[in-house]
Amino acid sequence: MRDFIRVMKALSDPNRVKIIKMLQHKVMCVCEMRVALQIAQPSVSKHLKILEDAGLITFHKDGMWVNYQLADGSASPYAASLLGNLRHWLENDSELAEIVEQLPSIRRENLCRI
Amino acid sequence: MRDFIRVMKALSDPNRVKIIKMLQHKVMCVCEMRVALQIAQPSVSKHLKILEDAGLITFHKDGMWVNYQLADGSASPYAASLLGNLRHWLENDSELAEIVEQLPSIRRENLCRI
DNA sequence: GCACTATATTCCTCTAAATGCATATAGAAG
DNA sequence: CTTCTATATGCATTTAGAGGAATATAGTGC
Repeated sequence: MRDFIRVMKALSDPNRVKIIKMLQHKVMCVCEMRVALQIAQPSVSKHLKILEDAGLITFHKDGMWVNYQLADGSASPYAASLLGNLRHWLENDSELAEIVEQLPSIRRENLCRI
Repeated sequence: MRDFIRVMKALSDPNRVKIIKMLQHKVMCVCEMRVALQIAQPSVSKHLKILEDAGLITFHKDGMWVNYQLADGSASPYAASLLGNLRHWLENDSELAEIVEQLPSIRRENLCRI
């Protein structure tokens, strides 16, 4: 029950859903997400922690960057199922489409300098 | 997005998940759920409203009783998918099993008199 | 009409979660 | 070691959600 609730809560926030949908398109670091979501960097880090605790995403450190990506679902069957559904769910959401559209132009080399 | 978030929030509370799992076994009225969940009647009503707004349950009035049941999913594809998964998810949860076990003995004719 | 019962709503309190700001950590480069 | 940068953590404030008590509504039966 706890695990299930944890996944549901993780997906109960618009910004976290946006993160999931963005990660469907590319691996991203914190400062890239910060620009895409237009929120403060600590807020991004906290959202990422919640998603990670739920088994929805994983990260790999690369120098001073931390690359976040979608989890493979092995950590939680609930996360696995929702990640699968979110591949096609919300594909017609205009706000999400707008964010995804600008993803190619958001690159860490250009923007990182908090 | 709003609809999706609404379903996720609705399923982010243990008592609401319990309600869904109970309704998998039988149609229930508010006072039966109140006894099964051991919470106050107004709390049950509020949880039911949240579940209904998310498209997870429906109700039919029968005299002074209101019978709640699982929705068929036509109101929301997200609700439909989650309701499907929740048929087998959490089947091994001990707390839920305990509640389900006592369901047959919780009948409105015996207990309703708030 | 009145009395009674099941459910819904309102109001209040309390806890949990989100946000912003400041600070700490960790790695890179000199 | 010092300095810079990317990320994480802590703390304080605000906001959202859950729970209970009292009250309102709706249906039943007299």
